[in-house]
Amino acid sequence: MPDSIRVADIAQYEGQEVTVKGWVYNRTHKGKLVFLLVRDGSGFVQCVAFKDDIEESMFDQLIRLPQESSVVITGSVRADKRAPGVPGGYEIGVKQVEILQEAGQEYPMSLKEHGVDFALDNRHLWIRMPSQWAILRIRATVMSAVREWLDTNGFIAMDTPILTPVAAEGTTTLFETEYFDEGKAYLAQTGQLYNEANIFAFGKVYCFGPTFRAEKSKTRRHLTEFWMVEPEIAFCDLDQLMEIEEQMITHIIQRVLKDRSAELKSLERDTEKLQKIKPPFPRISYDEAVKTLADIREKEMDREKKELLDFEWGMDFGAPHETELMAHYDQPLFIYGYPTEVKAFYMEPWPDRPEVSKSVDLLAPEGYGEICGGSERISDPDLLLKRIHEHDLPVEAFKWYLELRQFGSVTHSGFGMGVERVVAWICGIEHIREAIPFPRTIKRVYP
RNA sequence: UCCUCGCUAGCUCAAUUGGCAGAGCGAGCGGCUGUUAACCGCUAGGUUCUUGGUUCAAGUCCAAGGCGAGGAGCCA
Repeated sequence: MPDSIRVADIAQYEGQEVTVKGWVYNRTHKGKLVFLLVRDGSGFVQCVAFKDDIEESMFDQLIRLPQESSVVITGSVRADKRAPGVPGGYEIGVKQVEILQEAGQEYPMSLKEHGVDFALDNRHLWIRMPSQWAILRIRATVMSAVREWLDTNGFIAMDTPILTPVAAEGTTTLFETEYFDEGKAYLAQTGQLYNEANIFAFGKVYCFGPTFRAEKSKTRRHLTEFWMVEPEIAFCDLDQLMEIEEQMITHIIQRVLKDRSAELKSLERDTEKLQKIKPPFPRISYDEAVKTLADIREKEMDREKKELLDFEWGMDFGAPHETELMAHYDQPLFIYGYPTEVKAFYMEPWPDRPEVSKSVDLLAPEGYGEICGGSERISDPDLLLKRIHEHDLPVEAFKWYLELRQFGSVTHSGFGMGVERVVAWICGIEHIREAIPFPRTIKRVYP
């Protein structure tokens, strides 16, 4: 028997005496009884102390014990439908409390609502709150599910460098740093090019780590530092890529539903919408999406909204377009075959339609937008060189990348999935800054 | 870079046409045997983001600046 139990496992200990080590999340007292809501990292449990059951001096201490004090509580577990908490439904009848530290009285994160700025300034404390705790536990499960699915489906984890000499898509949106006598280095915005080298050694690979974008994007869907998993597969075309994406996403959803139902419930997430997610996901071409948008726009009576939906073939979709398109789907939606011009230089052109690329975005339902972006890569060395010239990229820096196409070039594809966007969708939260422990945005590098 | 909005007690917010600076939570004290962000009573708590201007009078109107949020563009 361990010296203490985890709150998450409390149901196993009904009727037994247990010890819990944790922190006082909330305290309320009612004359001769006091309720302590205690969190231990694995969950939240209500502890009830009656004045007659414990020493009087201890009871007097408990009724004024500040929020966040660290405690070791011993008592007996009983089922009680009234007991709040995560998972909830059980409480501890307190027999003994050891106060490790009485917290200071100036704890800033009171239980009432807080503004965005204040909450973010106190992110180091905010993560203790049930909502943030639940989101970040789900994030951990999402990341675990990603690795689990890839590892059991023949993918090899192959880490790509974070310090890189050149950008895959130009250097304007990269964080720059001095690199000894070698000139500038940049924080990676993707591991894709290195992944492409890796597939010729390992077949199916993925990298999974932080990526950095110095874009001045100030929206609820953007961070300057975010986590991305990027699978890359040899002998794989665009159709096969979409199958991989939908299988992986479905596995993630299933894992979270199975292992984090208490957290989803505490976030009041409508899990029925998640339970519905099943492959195959609907697939439409960019051309079809443009046509659908035109129809929607035609029927729209509101002039302002109509203007917002203005669109011509060749443009990339904005947020209003994505929202309108997704209004008709309760599954994630693949949109494939974007115009070559709006996409990156390395994408394979559509056979007999060079103005279209073999690219695909995956849009999440409920307005969460693009969660995956991928494509079939150019396998012809001459075409790739031509594209590098057209995009004014430094050929010398891409020498090794071009060589990949000279020694056993094959059809290959890959995609990137933004972890925080997926977590935000699964949790049903407004902003992706809550989907990472310490968010980095254009206006914030503290704490 | 552009557009829109905001800044008042530790926190979340109110303050009518320009006319005495307010509430809830949090903190302190007291009460209560089933609370769920408990409740009830009392107490303390203010450079209204900054600077300048208009006015008998500015939280409120004007100008400049600062900080933040949402969105556009760009993207996962």
